Amino acid sequence: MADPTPRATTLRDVAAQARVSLATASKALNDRGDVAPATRDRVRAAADALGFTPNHVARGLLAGRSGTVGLLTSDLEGRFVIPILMGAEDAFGAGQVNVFLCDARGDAIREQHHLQALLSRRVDGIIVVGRQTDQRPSLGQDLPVPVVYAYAPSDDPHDLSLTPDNYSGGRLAIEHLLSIGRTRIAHVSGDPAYAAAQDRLAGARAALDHAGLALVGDPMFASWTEHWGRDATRALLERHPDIDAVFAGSDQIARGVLDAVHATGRRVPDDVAVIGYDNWEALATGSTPEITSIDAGLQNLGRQAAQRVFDAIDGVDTGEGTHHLPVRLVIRGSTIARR
Amino acid sequence: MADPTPRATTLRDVAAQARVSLATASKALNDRGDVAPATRDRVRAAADALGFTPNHVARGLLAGRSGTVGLLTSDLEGRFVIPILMGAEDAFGAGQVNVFLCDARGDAIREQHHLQALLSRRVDGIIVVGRQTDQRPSLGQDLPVPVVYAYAPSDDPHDLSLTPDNYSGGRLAIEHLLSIGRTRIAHVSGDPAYAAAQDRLAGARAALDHAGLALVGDPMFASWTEHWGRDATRALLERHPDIDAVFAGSDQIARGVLDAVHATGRRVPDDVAVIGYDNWEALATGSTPEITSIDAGLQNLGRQAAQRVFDAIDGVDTGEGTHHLPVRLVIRGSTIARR
DNA sequence: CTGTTAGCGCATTCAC
DNA sequence: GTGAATGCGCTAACAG
Repeated sequence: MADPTPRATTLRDVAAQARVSLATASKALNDRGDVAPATRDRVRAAADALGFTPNHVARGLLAGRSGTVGLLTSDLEGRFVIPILMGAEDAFGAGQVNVFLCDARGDAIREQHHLQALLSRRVDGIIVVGRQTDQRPSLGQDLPVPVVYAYAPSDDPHDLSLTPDNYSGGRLAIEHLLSIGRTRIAHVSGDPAYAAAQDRLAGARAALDHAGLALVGDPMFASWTEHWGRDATRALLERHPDIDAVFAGSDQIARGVLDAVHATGRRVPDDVAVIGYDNWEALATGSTPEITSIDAGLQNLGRQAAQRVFDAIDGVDTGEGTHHLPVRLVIRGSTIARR
Repeated sequence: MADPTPRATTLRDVAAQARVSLATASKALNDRGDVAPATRDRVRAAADALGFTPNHVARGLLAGRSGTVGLLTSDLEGRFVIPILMGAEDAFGAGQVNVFLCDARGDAIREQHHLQALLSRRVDGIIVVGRQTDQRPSLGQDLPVPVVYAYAPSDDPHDLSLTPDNYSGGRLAIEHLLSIGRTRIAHVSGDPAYAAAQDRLAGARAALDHAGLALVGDPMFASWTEHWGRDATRALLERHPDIDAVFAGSDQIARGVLDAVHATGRRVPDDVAVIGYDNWEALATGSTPEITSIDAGLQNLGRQAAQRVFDAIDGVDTGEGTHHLPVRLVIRGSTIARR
């Protein structure tokens, strides 16, 4: 363990060592104003010798900007939050900005507490990352810093929200199945209370409609688990043995679907094509065949959110309302056989 | 989007509104010194009315402590980092501390860059979270703040490192298999270059030794994937059809093992028991049967790391060297059949 | 070119 | 009890 508190060297120390004034030292180190090359070098040398690290906090106090951003999430565990967080960290990390991470554990009280903490730290902006694509309560309009909502949109249309386009995702999935000649398509999804489940279904139906088709049987809803995928598919194949494709509401469900289809002796994708959702690599690429899926582009979503916060901080009008970001089809062996 | 920069209200505003001096306002709000109850209430009221949020930054500048901690990770994507991060955030979040999250993306340059940023933000301490349990380069001894290494231990024995006890994990896994009467046990693991793979194997061998047994065949190493688990197990069952248990180096591998075992018509756990590692819920509880696994207690590890940083900040001697934290067996259907 | 002065927002002496 | 003064570390005006 390092020796505690050797007391960090300050600009004053550097100035003294270089035998110049505080101001000159400051200018020399920041290339501000005109400083004689000789003295500039002397100051630099002194700073190096003393291992000087400028105090960003003091600088922020003066500038009125902390150069920090708060990331307020409700569910770190959730695997949707992480890519978004990465994208944001990525966009910020490139510059002079650092990220405060706060996990409210889905608790409103805790969230309010963290919000206060972030404000007292004088963050320049806040990104709120939800765990579902359902609407979440707004933090309010009277905050002293710009706020962007990612994944879970705010319920206040005056806020700026970025969320993946689940409707298009559903459409894309079906269009892909149609494009490989499938027409008897069933849908097994997760918890029907999720906006994600409903939006994807709506997109799917629109695509089928457009082709003059309809889902085989009713869409099956329960939970976002492999077990449900298996159970649902077993029942499905009994009632509708003639289906030639299943659109699964998540990759976990798709894994279950795959299992159940295989268990009946059918082949994937030859007899039944399967498409999942989320493009969760560990799951989608672990099965045989690997699972075609819809990627919500979460890392990009995080980057975009960060960019919007940047812009807002710089006074750029970033608009309002909920923006639906594009999703992407990732084709694997469960819909198109590989050599 | 909120109105930009209404300029946060300061203590001066509150003091003016309450018609007292700055000093009195400060005391009133912090219960410091003797303030007349009447004026105290007046100040409080003014603060409320103006929506005053004390500037934690300015306070930190004065106190010489920022009340922040840096979390330096090399791989946010990795699922081992997240629980640790949660544990740390948990331990810190309870108090007055906020966490700066930095992801170096496994790049040393980037890491150095982030380290400088954290120091310039005057964090009170740093937790370094690695992505593997292999040793990683030390940040050095001459840092002005305490550093604790989590998951990946530092290569400098003078640093304090917290890492899961993989050796005990391997032992635990085998002891469990022995306890359910298995004696012909094989081992399928991941990349042999990982310390985790070697440590778990060593623990497993120790337990077998102690029982006067040995692994069936050579341990099989390649990658931490389902595909490898399947391929390895197929080969394994051909060469050693009499095995009654497989210790898989990860839950992903265990999933593959399960598949391959089932494919030969054997039943799990009746014919072959399977135990995984990591207790990755999504994977371990998605299969049939669900997978018994070793949980590394990462969230606890994160909490401990945070606690150590706390202690070190408070001047408590937190010791040095690498500490191996206990792991836990989580029993599921792949080793003991459920009704 | 360099140094002096004045704060950023706050908590802490110390007089009154 | 209260308030004026001092300073945390730094930068932005100025004056020299």
